Amino acid sequence: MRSDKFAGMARTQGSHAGITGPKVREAALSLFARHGYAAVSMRQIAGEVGVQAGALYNYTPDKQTLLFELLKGHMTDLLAAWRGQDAPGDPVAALECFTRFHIRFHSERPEEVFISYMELRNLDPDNFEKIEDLRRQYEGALEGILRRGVVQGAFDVAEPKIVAMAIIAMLTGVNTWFRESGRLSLPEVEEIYWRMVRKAVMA
Amino acid sequence: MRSDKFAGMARTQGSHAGITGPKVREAALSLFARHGYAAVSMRQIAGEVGVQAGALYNYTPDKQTLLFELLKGHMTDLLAAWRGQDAPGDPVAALECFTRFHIRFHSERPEEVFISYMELRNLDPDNFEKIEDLRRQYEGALEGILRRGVVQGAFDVAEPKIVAMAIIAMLTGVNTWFRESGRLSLPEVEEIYWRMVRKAVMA
DNA sequence: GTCTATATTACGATAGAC
DNA sequence: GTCTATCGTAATATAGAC
Repeated sequence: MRSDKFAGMARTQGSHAGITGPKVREAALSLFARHGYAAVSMRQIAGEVGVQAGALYNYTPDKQTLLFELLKGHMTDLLAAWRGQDAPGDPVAALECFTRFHIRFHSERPEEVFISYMELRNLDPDNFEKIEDLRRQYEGALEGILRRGVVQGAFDVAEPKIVAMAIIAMLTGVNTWFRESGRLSLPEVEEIYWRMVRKAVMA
Repeated sequence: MRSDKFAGMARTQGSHAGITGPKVREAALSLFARHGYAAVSMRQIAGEVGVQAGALYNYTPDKQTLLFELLKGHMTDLLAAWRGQDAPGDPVAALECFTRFHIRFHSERPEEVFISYMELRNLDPDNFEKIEDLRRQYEGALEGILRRGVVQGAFDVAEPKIVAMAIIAMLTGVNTWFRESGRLSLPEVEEIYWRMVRKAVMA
């Protein structure tokens, strides 16, 4: 049991355990997405949070770990969310489920998606391998759906791994142009892409 | 008339007009692609070329212009190459031509493609607008093919602009996994993707 | 937990000799 | 055209006071 619920309690001046930590991650996410990991300084992140640069090191051992934790968090959230979908057993229904899920999940997290693409090369080799492993698991989920559809005769796909990568590249591309305030609603976008995906793989 | 053809002529020691310039662009391209614009220093570029950092400023007014020239060169090459294709009038044949051209052209220039994606946000606003304009012209070429196919009844595409972006995202994704030394040849890859594109848009 | 101050290193760009 | 040397600035990370 924590006692944080006593929000009015007196605190040591300038102490904000449990508040600053999330703010650091949010500020880093936003700044990395806008300007790129290498172009953002610890001082800029601290400025956004409202502390001095030295204080950040209470929340991360270094800048590299901050980036890695953001990417790892995004990929584990993605995998957990997909596994929570209880996709249908029928391959066509499962493919529709995956298509709509991918567009929806990614459109809700544009900054995480952006840095998960762009900042891979700024990860240390060890960290890179861990993120790549998570990414491959997600790709494997779509590949599995395609393979089952081929076995059952619903899909005509000679190279399920490559087609899975092609579909994911197409769907993730939504993030480059979609805006909440635009002409099309998200369900309409889902419909356009699901139509293309379905036609592209159906037997 | 230049007299550069007298290749054996004595030169001032350490002077390499016409040689260092291209080497600077090649080194910058390679380093920007591997580590990112912001993470690469002028000293690193100079080291790769084999000169001191100060000498680079004989070939570019600053680092930003070096990036911009690389991206502009890539986009104008791309547009010129597409216009040189003399695409067929028939929309289906033109779409096949575009699909194969895009895969081939991009697979031959992985570093240029990579930085043209990743370093857009490191361009000054003015430079960004110029590159975006070129990119939109290329997208417009595909959109035009789709629109003609719809008019003629060959394609069933409700949103030609969005479908054009989706197709380009899918095709450019080839660069993330294709290797010359891999299991599939480039013509085989073209075939897999053309099959998907064709099925996705045909009426 | 945050601050100030600082150690150490590196950056982009320029000046002037050759 | 390239070099050496340098200006002015800013980077990551740490130390110690409060």
